[in-house]
Amino acid sequence: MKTKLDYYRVFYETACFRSFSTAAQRLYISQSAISQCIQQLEKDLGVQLFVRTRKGISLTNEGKILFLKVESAISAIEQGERQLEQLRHLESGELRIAAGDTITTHFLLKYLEEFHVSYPDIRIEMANSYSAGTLSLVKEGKADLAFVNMPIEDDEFVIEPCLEINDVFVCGPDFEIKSSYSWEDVAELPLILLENHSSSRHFLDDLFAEKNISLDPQIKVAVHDLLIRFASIHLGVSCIVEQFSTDELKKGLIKKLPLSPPLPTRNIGCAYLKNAPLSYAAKEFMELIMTLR
Amino acid sequence: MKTKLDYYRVFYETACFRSFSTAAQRLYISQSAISQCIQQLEKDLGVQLFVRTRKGISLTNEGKILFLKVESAISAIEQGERQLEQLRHLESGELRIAAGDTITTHFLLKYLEEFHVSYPDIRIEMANSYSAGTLSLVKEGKADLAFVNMPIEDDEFVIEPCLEINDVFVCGPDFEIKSSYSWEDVAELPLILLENHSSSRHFLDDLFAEKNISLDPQIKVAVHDLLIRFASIHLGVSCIVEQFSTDELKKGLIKKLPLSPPLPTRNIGCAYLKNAPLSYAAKEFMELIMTLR
DNA sequence: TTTTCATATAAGCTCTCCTTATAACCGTTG
DNA sequence: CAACGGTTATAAGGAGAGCTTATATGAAAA
Repeated sequence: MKTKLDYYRVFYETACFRSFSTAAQRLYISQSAISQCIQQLEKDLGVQLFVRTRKGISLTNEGKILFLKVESAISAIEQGERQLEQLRHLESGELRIAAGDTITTHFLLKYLEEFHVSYPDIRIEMANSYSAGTLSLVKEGKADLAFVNMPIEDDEFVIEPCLEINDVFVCGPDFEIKSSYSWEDVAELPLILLENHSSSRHFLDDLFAEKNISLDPQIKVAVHDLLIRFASIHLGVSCIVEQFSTDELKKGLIKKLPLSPPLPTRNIGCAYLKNAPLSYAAKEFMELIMTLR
Repeated sequence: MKTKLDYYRVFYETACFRSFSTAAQRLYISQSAISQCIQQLEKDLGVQLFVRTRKGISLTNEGKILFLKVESAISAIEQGERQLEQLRHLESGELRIAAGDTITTHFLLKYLEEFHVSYPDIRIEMANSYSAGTLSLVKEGKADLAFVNMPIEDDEFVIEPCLEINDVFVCGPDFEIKSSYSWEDVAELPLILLENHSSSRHFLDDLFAEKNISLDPQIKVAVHDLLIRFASIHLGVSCIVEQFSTDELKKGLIKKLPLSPPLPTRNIGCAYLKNAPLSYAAKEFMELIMTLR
């Protein structure tokens, strides 16, 4: 690079208008400044770029050759700036989310719909994985946000709670419910629980383990919805998330068991890397969740 | 354009080296300057471009998007500068010459050969035309240099004499030559001359017209070489350029008539536009002619 | 001629951008 | 643990690039 890039800006405008004075107006500087710029540029490149003639100026052959390149350079820069502008205004870009099935279905879905209506040009990418997996996806840069069951220990992440959830034990409509169940009572019932590797199951196991109770489910399933279905047809007693089952509870397809003391509340959290800044789309999506919830 | 182009230069180097301090060294400025530049750029664009982390820095997604564009912009500029450099060093470009057949054959040819040996990468373009036509070609920008018979009146051109030439009357070897010919004598001979529109013919006609002598050739030809051939086989007496016929004169294929007074010397000139600067190739070609002649 | 519209030049000032110096932060190492 | 060697950030002040204004110059138009 033999000269200041800014000179090329002046060169470009000047060449476009074939006039020093017009370019000066366009660039909001004096004609003298243009003249000096071009002289400097010509000196730096060792090439005469303009023919100064009575009526304005014109490009020399060398000037024409240079102009083609400068034109495409400036156009590239402008393209770049326009792309960033679009990103900022959410007119392009992508929202990449990592989350498990349950959270996606029962929590994210409505926000995703809302987001897509507001910003139809943002491509949405969903990556399904188990809790631990979602964080990995973010670490690897394959997702911007991960939605996970809290709490999670990882100081590379900021994790903001998005939704309080309550785990409850439920049974089918014909099940005869006692007035109250201790944790030990529940452990004796025929349980339908999630598979061992799910974080909800871990949470539950750990709670009961603290009281030296071990849970031995009769049925293990992989999907939250199946917990509800199986309970509702009296295959046993499920532990489900109350907020994800409001419909079924209201319709009486399943009934809550009065647990005493109830299971502690936990949170769904939104996790993102501490160090990397969030994409505009991701920021806006979090904003939307926090506002609408 | 939202920011100074020079900032992009800094951005580019910084992104290339993924380090403020390395870029600083590379650009021969302080690390602090880089830091400030990038901050200003980020502020101007309203976008974070780098993730500052313990070990150096890395591009954000926005930064990556921008980088692609800036890279191609800078590469375009560098290409342009390289092209100009090549032109300056005569490693590319073209030499466009307009001239008549005679001048080309008898005068330019040896210089063109020489030039092509010295600068094999310069494309040579020859445009053949009559004297007036050559100047038009230059005016229209279709040629850089025109070689013409002088004198010529046109104040748009600079015309530099390149070669003195002498017009002489010649006859075949068997022709009986008197000791001296007056202009009137010559006019009585059976003449072989160029066609009316050639500038050499004009020159001759005008000279004789000044002395109220009109020339009425028996034979008109279009090409200088034919003047020689026809004279040499005794079809008449030709008026030719001595410098273009040295071989034939030396070999005795034709003989000079002693004219008294002799025809005045004239010049072949090299013409180029006053206002437009000459291409490097054209400048060099003129230089070569002036040196070698 | 004079006027008008170009660009070029001169001189001086302003404000951008750089430098120096220092801070803050992190990881490594003695 | 403290010191060091490596980042980048910040503060403050100074240099000079690049601007402005004013004027010159030159060619065409009036």
